[in-house]
Amino acid sequence: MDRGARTITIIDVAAKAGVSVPTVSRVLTGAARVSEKRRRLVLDAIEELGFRPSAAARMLASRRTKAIGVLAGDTSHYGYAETIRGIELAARAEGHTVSITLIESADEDAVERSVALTLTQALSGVIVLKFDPAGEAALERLPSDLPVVALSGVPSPNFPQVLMAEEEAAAELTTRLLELGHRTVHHVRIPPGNHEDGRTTGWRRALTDAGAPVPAVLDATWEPISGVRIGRALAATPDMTAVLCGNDEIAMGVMRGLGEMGLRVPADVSVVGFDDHPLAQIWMPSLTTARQDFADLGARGVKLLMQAADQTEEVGHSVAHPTVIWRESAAPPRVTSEAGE
Amino acid sequence: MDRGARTITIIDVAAKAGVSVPTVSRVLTGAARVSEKRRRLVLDAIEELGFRPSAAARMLASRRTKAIGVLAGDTSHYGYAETIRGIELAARAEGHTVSITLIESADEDAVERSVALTLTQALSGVIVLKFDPAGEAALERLPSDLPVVALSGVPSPNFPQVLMAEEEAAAELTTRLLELGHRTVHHVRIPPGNHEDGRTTGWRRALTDAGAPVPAVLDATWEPISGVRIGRALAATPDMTAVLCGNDEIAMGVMRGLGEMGLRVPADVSVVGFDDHPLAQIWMPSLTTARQDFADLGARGVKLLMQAADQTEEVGHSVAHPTVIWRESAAPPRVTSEAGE
DNA sequence: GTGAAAGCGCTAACAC
DNA sequence: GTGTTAGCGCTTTCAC
Repeated sequence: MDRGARTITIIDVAAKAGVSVPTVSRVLTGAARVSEKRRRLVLDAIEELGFRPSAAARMLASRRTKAIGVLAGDTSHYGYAETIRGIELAARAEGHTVSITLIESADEDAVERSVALTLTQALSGVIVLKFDPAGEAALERLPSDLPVVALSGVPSPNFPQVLMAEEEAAAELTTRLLELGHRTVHHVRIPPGNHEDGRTTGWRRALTDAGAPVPAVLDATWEPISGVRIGRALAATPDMTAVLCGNDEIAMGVMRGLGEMGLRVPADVSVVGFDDHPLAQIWMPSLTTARQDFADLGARGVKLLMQAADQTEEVGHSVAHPTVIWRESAAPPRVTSEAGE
Repeated sequence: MDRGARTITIIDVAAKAGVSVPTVSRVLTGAARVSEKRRRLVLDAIEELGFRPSAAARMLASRRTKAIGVLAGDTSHYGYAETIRGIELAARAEGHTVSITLIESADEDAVERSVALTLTQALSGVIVLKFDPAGEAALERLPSDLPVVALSGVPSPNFPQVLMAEEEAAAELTTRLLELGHRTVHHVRIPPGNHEDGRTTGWRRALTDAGAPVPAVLDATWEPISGVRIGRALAATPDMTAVLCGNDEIAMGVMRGLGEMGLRVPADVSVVGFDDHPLAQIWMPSLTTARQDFADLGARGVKLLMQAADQTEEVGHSVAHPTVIWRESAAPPRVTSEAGE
């Protein structure tokens, strides 16, 4: 791109300003005081020359980096995108840039390729969105000499992490549904990783604690359309009056599936989701859900990463708590069941 | 982070493999052939030492970079996130990393800060999501010696760009609504930039061409909730039977607003959106819209940027065409209007 | 093919 | 405060 037009370097600036190279460096970094007179001279020279310091040279000489990497199994769906936004916001506030690598699947090759690409960069650390199997796999392949933080709904013993307390929120949602008079609550699960997700665990625990029957878990994909199929199937299930879905998008799919079979929400069936997707309150009926502050999650991740990168000390964990939001999609069952207290 | 534990360099690898430093470099870059024997030696040494070459040193010495920057006024909403995903996918296929900077507003300071941060990095080029005023402002602040590509619905004369042909799609949507028998079509617009967006232009043109009255444009924000308010207001508008919304999320908001006032879609009012949001086909009723392939948009942007960075030649433009998808939310008006042809 | 020598554009000691 | 001297860890000539 600069055929002929040689790049402007710090040497050119020093020459133009009539000072030494380190002096220019000093006004650039602010590492040492420079007399106001020379400072102006340097600034003017930079301005006139349109000089931009070489990031590569700065990193090499200073051995410091201001970039954080993000590894994620998805970047476009709501929770992921919003988490990444939170990371970017917090990182930028610290003067760090954010470099994103998508992991296309949990397949060994795919994970390896994405991790390898991430590692080609000069990074001060990496945040892994451990929301899915791809993220889990990536976390294990990262070298141990690099600061790493995991963002996850499931504990990761070996890494600093921000834990999303999904289990308790799922339990709360389930319990309140039971208290409303539902005999049990069905669960449509998002794709699981190596461990059962907190949403499923919390749901099962709440059911068991209440002595309610535990229906078989139904598996959705990340695509809302998978919820539609499941909703249609659920409509044919006897005694089905309440459904807890792994996320709001699946819940919307399930509602559509139920609707296609002539069932109404919440009159015939209560449906609750998870995350508080921006469209959850717009949906008709508006969706009862457990709000997750993904942007905050990302910001916490950055904070943890900065700690991990700065100090030699052990880095703490951080826990984010979802908030249950009650909306139109959940109500008492229409027909009072014979099993009262 | 390496207190005491000195970083492993190419010198260590060369020593361990019993070859010279340039030879290690050659197997790293593949720039020149190395005998199979030494090649193995080097690879083994790299493996055993866990050596990762310094990105900073490589960039500095080679004067080449494999990173592209993305500047966007939003990163979390569907069209943006999906475009960024497309950029990442295409960039990764070329061995490039992707660094994202959010521009929080079109405010001069905010734009300046984001652009400046982007420019601190060693980038081979920048892709600007020129979907909004923030993106437009950023585009103008980028230095001219850096390869830049704009992704936009409005032509940017001075930059290589991928143009989204929104105008024709909006016109098609509007025309088909008129053909269905609607007397006119109302328009709820997404936040405009310096120029009128193609969606609004296409809508107006179609109306004018058909001799239909042109109602006042209604302004939404990017938040779907703003559509709800507008939907409620529209419900009180006489003779209102069709609405074209600037995007699907606004359309969903408008549908909710109409619904709250007792109007049904499409029986009382037809509502169409733009983009084909993943939930558009799940919504009840499913949403008629103009599908935009944002991932492809991002991929095209990368392709253009590679051209701009590689060659001294003039870089071509690229045009992406939305596809109209007819779904349940649009239908003929219930009451045949008195004004026929 | 392979090694020696010379930088890439900065920052970090170190004197003054 | 400011300049001088050394690198940072690689890639790139250039000989051989």
